[in-house]
Amino acid sequence: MESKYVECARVFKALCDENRIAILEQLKAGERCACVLLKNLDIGQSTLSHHMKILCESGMVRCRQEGKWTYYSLSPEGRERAKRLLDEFTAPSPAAETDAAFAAAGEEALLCR
Amino acid sequence: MESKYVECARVFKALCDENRIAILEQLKAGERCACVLLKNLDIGQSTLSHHMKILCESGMVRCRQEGKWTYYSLSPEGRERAKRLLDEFTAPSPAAETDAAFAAAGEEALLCR
DNA sequence: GTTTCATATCGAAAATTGTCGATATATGAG
DNA sequence: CTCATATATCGACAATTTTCGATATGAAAC
Repeated sequence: MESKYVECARVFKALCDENRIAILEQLKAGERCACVLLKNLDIGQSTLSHHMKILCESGMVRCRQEGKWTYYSLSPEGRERAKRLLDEFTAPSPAAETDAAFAAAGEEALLCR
Repeated sequence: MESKYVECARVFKALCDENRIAILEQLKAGERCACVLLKNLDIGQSTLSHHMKILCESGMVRCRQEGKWTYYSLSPEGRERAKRLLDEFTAPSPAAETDAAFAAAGEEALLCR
């Protein structure tokens, strides 16, 4: 099984390039075809194609063929999954010690942990 | 002003390396010092230091000096900010056309947009 | 003081990612 | 069929990121 770290990294990698963020922002307004996305970006056509592949493989974007056009749109499921992953890896676990708990622990708090 | 894309990219870049995700996962259980984090990872000390710098500069992790140790912990504010950014760039805008709206639009839906 | 330990910083090498131009594929128009 | 258009793929190169080992810093122990 593929590591869950790899899966998580793939999702967030999709969100960590400035051009891809600009693409997502365009898609917020609704479905767009590649040629329209391209007009609003300062990159070549093959580069856009590369970014769209990454966005789709991460699950953040869906694509749909129609004749010679490819239409892209935000994936609500992908967005929910990204949120879940964000929680999964950054929400303190219920059992996590609080600062207060450590303060109360006295010397214990000085141990390297 | 720094581009909002740059800021957004910096936050998600923090989350797109497998070692950094493993570090965040350790921090879920509570504050940890670098030497403890290091024991559970398969990387060198200087590499860990590099990753911690990225995590801190992204705002996802806080650090605190105590004698010769550095303690790291998850930043609740950083987590909230990441969630907000995720929403900001992936939540469909209220005005976004729905699939249904397009279907109703008939031929209009065939235009390249 | 010197030594030891924890961490940060530096510089270089390795790995990954982003970019481009050229070309391939596939659809529709004429 | 031929041509034009939209997009994908390929190979090369550039830029960025990850990694390491060596060294620097700084705090506590001796």
